[in-house]
Amino acid sequence: MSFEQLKLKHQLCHRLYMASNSIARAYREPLTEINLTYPQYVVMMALWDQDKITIAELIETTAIDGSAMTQILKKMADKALLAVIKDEKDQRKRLIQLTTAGQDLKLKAVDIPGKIRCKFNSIDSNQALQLMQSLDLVIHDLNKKEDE
Amino acid sequence: MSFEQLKLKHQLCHRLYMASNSIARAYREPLTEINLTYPQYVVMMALWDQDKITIAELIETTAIDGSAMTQILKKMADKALLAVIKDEKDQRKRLIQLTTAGQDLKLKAVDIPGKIRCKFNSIDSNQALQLMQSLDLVIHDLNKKEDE
DNA sequence: TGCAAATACTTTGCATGCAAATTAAATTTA
DNA sequence: TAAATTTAATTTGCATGCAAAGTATTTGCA
Repeated sequence: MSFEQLKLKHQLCHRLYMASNSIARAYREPLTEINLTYPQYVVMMALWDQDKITIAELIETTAIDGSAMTQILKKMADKALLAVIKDEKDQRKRLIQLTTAGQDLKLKAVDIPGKIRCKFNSIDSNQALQLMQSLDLVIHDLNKKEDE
Repeated sequence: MSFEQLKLKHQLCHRLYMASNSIARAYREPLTEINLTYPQYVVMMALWDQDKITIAELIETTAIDGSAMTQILKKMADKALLAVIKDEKDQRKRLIQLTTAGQDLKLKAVDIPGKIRCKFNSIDSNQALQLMQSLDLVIHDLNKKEDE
C-alpha cells in the first residue's frame, strides 16, 4: 500500500492553508493602522462596493461564516463604522449601512491592495490572474453540495 | 482616484481565504470519522513522514503557529496519539513521538487524500500541480522578511 | 566563570471559523 | 386560519491563528 499521497509536500490543501495564513499575516500590519482585522476589512470592501445590504447578502459576498459575522458586525458597529438596521419589510432581516466614518475609511484603505501586491515579487499579473481562476474552480468544486 | 482595486472580485487574497476555508470544511467530514481536526491531521501527516522530531521541526514542516501547536499537541497526547518527550541533550527541546495507536491511524487515513481529490472535478492533475507551484511562490514571497 | 542574549516552549487574551441549538418572523400547507 | 416549515440571525461551545509576555535552558562573550 502506498502512503505517498499522505505526505504534505504533495498536498494542494496544505499549500492553501499556508498561503491563507500568510495572507492574513501580511495584511495585519497595514490593517492595524486603520484598526481592522482581515475579515473586518473584507466586510468593509463588500460594503464600499455595495452599501445597505442584508446580512445574508454580506455573508454571500464575503464567504464569512454567519455566526462569526454576527460578532464581527457587532464590533464594527461599536467602532461606529456601520449600523445594523431592521428591515421594515421583513423583520427577520437586518440591513447593514456604513456610517460616514465607515465610508471615509475607504480613503485610508485605498493604498492597501498596492502594498500587498508589492510583496508578490515572484508572480506577474498574468500568473496572478490564472491563479485566481484556478482558485475559483477549486472553490466552486468544494462548495458543491453532495447531490448536485 | 480609482477604488477599483478595493473590490473583492479582483482580489487574489480573498480567493485564498475562501479556498482555505472550503478546504477545512471539506476535510471535516472524513476527519471526524477518525476524530481529528484539520491541523491535527496535518501534524499526523508530518509525523507519519518523519517521527520523533522536535516541536520546532514540526512547526517548520506544518507551518502551524507555535502557540497553537502547544495546545494541539496536548490534545493529541490526551488522545494517546503521540507522546511529548524531553530531549535529554537539550532540556529546552521536546521530542514528539507517535504511539502505536498514532502509527496505526495511518491505515485509516490513507483513503482521505483520494476522497478530497474526488471533489476537484474542474481541475486536472496538471492544473493542480501548477496551482501548487504558484502557491509555493506566493508563500515564499509573503514569508520573506522585510530586510531580505 | 558569570551574566547578557538567544532558544525553545508555554501562557494569555483576543478574533475568527464552524457545527449545532435557539429565537423570531414570514411562508406554506393541511 | 392554525400548525408545520422555512428563513434570517443569534447564541454557544470548541478549536485554532496570532501577537505579546513569561519561563526555562543553553550559548556566547566579556
